[in-house]
Amino acid sequence: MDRKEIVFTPVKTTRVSEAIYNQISQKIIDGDLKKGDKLPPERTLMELYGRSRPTIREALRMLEQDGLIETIPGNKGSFIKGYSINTLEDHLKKLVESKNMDMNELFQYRRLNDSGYILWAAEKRTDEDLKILKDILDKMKNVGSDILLFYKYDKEFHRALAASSKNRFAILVNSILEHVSFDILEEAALDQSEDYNLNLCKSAYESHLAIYTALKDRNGELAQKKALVTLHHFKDILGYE
Amino acid sequence: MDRKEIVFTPVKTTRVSEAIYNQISQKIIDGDLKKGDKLPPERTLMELYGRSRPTIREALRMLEQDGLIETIPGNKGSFIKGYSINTLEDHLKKLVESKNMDMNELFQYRRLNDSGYILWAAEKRTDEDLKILKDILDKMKNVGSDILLFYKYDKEFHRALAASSKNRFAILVNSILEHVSFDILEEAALDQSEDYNLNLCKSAYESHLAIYTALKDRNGELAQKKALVTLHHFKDILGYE
DNA sequence: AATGTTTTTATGGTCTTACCATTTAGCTTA
DNA sequence: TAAGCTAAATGGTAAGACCATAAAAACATT
Repeated sequence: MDRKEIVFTPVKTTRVSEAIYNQISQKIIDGDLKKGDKLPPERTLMELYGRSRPTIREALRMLEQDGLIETIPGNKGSFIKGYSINTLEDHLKKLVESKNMDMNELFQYRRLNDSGYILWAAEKRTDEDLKILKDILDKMKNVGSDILLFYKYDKEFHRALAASSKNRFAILVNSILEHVSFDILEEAALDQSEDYNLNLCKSAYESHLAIYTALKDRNGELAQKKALVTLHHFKDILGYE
Repeated sequence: MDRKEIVFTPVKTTRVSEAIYNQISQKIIDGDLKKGDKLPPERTLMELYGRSRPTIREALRMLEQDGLIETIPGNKGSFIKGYSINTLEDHLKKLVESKNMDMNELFQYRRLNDSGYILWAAEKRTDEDLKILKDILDKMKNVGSDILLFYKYDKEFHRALAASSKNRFAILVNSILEHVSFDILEEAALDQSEDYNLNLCKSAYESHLAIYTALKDRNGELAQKKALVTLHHFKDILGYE
């Protein structure tokens, strides 16, 4: 009697919902599904995959948890959001919360990251980058003692700086650190007198302008120096280090 | 006729599954649920929350997607994994894949991060850190031309360096960059001749030793300089910049 | 015709019940 | 005692129903 060769095929352990999740997320990564696209309704997916609705929905929850899609009730559906760093930020934020991240570490790292992208920006900045920075500076100049508004522009400024560096890691890290530290800064700022805030905004503006000028001249080292001054302003508020 | 004051209460938009996810993930963050703990079976959770199984399961899939729990079929259950950066790494890896991250950007940023934690390590390193580094160096000395083994120790070395800095952001970023770049390095390394590899390992070892010595003397700037030499070795292999 | 109202429809959110698959544990039997 | 069988626990999936909401369509009113 013939005996076929025994082959020990690996057991398929994947949940159906996981397989569906994989397939759809791959389509998003590959660009087959673009931001704004609408997924078929759950009942249609049900038929397409030949699976039950709970299974389909578990896959959708996984995709949603990744920030890949957003599901809106009512007569809407599930829409592609595309890869965003928001979920990364959320994760890091939770990580920070759960581990009692020290503010000194945060500012120390922010200083490093700032130094990096500012140096690179001096080399890589385009005239258009310069224009964006200038526009933000103009708005920043007229905030008076409105420290919260100043922070808003400060965020914009640093985001634009990071973008000028053309290094996406720096951009990503900047975004994360900004997200993590903003709440804290905002809270601390409100404890200060208006006079103090007015002074802070004024001198911080000067520092930012100095960065801009150095960048214009493509003087990376000078820009770095000026950036460190900028951060000192914020540390003063918080009383760190 | 009396008319009660009309109050426009915000509609509750949260899905039940989302609320359950929030509650459980919070318990994990707070430490009420620790790594290794077992969640109640789905049917029990069903009763505890007074909700249906599909709803419970959607919440579990969300938790699992966050890397917070792991669900094992058979007569097992769902177990707490605790917060890990693995999910962060995975996300970033996908981000990199989907956006065609440039290797120059990666190495540029790695250089920045290395510079940072090495400088800080010179100040913050303990004698114990030093001992760990020395042990790795000893192993590294004897790899011969086994470039893959060398990479393994190189990874360990840099991880130990980052740890010595006591800055958890630097540690995190190091871990991420390492994860993202390792595959690429590994692949490129195998294309070289044994002679080339032998030489590389030897001179790279010297650089690492120099970093160690500088750290021992708490000479941060020197350590930074030596670290840049180290990275140049790797870039040579890949032919970047 | 323009506008406001009602109804229908599409779609997500949830529940119920049932059955299957796998693993562990306990029992049975040689 | 050891091997094998059975039962129980638990996750995985399915099918069908009903509700809630928002958009679209139909209708009514001015």
